[in-house]
Amino acid sequence: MAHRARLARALDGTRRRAAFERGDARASGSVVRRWRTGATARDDAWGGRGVSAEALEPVHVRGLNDAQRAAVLAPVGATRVLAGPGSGKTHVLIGRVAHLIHEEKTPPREILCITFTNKAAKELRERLRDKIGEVAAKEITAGTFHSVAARMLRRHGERIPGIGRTGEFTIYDADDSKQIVQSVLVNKFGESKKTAQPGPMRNWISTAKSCVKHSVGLRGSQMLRALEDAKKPIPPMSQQRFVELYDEYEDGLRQANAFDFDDLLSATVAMLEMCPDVRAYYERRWSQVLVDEFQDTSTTQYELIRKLSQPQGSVFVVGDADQAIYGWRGAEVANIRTQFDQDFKEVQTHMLTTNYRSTSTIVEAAQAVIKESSFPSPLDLVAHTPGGRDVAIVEANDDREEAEFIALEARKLVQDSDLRYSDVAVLYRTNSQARVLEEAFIRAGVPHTVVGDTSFYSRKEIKDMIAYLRIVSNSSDTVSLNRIINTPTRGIGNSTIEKLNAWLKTLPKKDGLSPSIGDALLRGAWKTNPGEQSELLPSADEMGLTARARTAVLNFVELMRACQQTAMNATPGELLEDVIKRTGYETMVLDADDGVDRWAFVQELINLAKEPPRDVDETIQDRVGLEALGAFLEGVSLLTSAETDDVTGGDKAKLMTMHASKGLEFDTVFIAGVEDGLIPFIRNGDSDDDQDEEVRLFYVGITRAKRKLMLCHARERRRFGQSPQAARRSFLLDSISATLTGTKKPERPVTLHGGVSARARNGTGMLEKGKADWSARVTVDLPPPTRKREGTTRDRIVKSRDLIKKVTGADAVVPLPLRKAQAASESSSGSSARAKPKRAARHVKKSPDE
DNA sequence: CATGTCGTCCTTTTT
DNA sequence: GGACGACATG
Ligand SMILES: Nc1ncnc2c1ncn2[C@@H]1O[C@H](COP(=O)(O)OP(=O)(O)OP(=O)(O)O)[C@@H](O)[C@H]1O
Repeated sequence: MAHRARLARALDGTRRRAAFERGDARASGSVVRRWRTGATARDDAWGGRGVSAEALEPVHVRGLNDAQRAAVLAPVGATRVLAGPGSGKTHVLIGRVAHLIHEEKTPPREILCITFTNKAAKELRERLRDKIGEVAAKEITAGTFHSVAARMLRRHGERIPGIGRTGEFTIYDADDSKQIVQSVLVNKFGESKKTAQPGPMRNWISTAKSCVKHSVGLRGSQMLRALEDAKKPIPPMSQQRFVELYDEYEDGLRQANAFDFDDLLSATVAMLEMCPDVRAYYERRWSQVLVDEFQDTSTTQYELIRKLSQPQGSVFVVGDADQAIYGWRGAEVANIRTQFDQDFKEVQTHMLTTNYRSTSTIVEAAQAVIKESSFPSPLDLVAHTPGGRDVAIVEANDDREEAEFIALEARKLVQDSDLRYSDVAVLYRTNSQARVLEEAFIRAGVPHTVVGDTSFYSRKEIKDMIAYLRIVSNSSDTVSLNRIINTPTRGIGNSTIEKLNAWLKTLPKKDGLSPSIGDALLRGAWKTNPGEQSELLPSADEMGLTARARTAVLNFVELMRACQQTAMNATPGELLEDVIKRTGYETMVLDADDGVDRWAFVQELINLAKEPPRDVDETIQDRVGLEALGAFLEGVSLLTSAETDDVTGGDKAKLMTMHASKGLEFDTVFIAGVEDGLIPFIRNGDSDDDQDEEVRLFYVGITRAKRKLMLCHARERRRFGQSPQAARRSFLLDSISATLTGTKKPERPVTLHGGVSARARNGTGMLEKGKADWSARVTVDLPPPTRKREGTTRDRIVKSRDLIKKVTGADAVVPLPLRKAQAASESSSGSSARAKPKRAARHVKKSPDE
């Protein structure tokens, strides 16, 4: 398999090289000249080396060009590789690891490789297998910043002075954090539930945490200052609130034995700083550190790398400032531009400028876009492959027709060529665009998956199940406990919960904090004299409850205790089944409106939780018990959007945001919604920096395409079920057509009829070689827009249910629509992704630890 | 205490 | 058009 892939690649390379040497470009003269000039200057590797010389080369530099080779072979120390899109940084990273192992004799287990997604880590490991062998590939540590940090914290985090967390800590995502913020605003500051705005506050907290080296021990006022220093100030009227909130928020997390996402990094940095023995351990543990996508590292992440690379300062970072697209969540382009140079000794910089991925036409289009940013990097990208008419700009009447066009075009493309569906990607700016697109793909019967669709894990029933597991693993987890203490309903209503909270405040404090509700109920934190008090709960009087309420609470406590017992030697999946059995959750779900479908999602989770952790790396992970449970939960928490890719495999077109497309490549790429205000995205408070980032994002999107690129826009677009709004094509398209029409055919609008009527229902085929036009207008006949019906979906279903009851006299089960699942099963294609609940992504592979 | 219905908010990108 | 809170009813 791997052999065949390599062979194919080699053949492909040969073909391209031959084409290059013959100069038989399909492109017109100026493009070829440009391409040849660049290529001859930079690609001596191909021309200068004979086959025999190549064959003698060590495996880790075979097939690399001079610049790539130089980077791979760079002396151990601080190395920075500035790599344009498609310039082969993945190859370089892999080559570097192999080089370190083979030539520098670095033990594999001393190598730490930070990737942007856990999926990328897994792929890296797989590709390394060929070069350094199965065992060595397993011994390398590879994962995201967050995964690696979480692993470090689980092992050694307890040692951080005053951290107040145990190794069983829960990882809070943005939603969980928002719950904490909300409860502080409402319960501590007396804001009304309606007016409280936990969202912005949580964002500021997150931004603040990622712009300091670490936040452990810092107070709200210091975080406020950090935001100002980082030139990311928050509105004056919110500052006071922020300062108060921050400290309470931190207390809330500590009380719940939880870290938020930013804490994972922050606490790890603090750990290395404050615990010399831990630092010494990790300095020895990893002697070589490699970081992919370095342009998107935050201050905290940078600091983590700095500390881990001590004492040798052996770091290999790869990135491209032009592809920096995560400034909004604290990434600092300066890290790759200037900071690295300043902080590390004798930095060697290598530049990779030959783009092997895309045709010259696509590269030109990309360059036309990036030159619109204020600080394009000095990299002058040169395409290795000559291009033809590979880029098209297509205007549709509205977003539905745009989607229909893309779906039909994709289908025709695959039918008429040897491309597979998985060679096609549709990129967009916002997740909300996915819906129309997916509907069109379903109608057209085109198999597809929406990458980065986290809806499975945001389903109520899935969150509930996860909450139960989290409490078993970490009973202090307040957010989870509040979520399920009365789900399914068990007689613990709001007033009881309020009374319980009041009771908590009367209990003895620990480290200045009252016990969390879980500590009190499940870990006996109310006991003044644990040895002599064997009851599960104090008397109703002491708790301030009625006898009846106390009984309800006691039942819950006994339930959770029993689950904790089960957990000791059950897989997470078996534990879930036990939870369901004891809680009656199945009945609850099945009784609900769309019960059958929802129950299927729960089943899916159980299956996921039963799977043994794959790629057990060097850590032998028990399949049962609390450690396995913790591993499962951590995997779920640290899922990246890339991992939500459909793991059932199969040949499917990919729909995703441009953000999610980073680092990927596809033969044919559609970008949907290239309109002013959407790409680049504009919101009212945007700075020039924000706009620059939008330009770079489009650049990233464009450079995903290998052979064909279609930039689509609509004349009007519907936003949130509002009435359609007029849309204009993005000015970035003007830059592209200005560049491309210089050497190509002038713009000439063409109206194409796709159509969904029985005969005409097909794509235009305009992507086939030579037919792509620079600019075209399409009209697609659509099925009548979903019939105007009375009332909301829910109303209609309720009505139909009543009707059935009247006629048949029986209760009818008419499931409420599960948007995606049902849409898929309704489509007759059967080839589409989700006739049954979407197969959720597997949990993350564990990276090796000690 | 549980459940159903109505109104109001938000909607960029994600580890 | 969906998620969640407020409010009314059993
Ligand atoms: N020396 C080479 N010769 C031929 N093809 C190459 C060479 N180096 C890389 N490639 C090909 O170029 C394509 C892009 O490589 P890769 O995915 O590593 O790009 P990248 O630098 O990570 O790009 P990006 O920054 O856009 O993610 C791949 O298909 C790869 O096989």
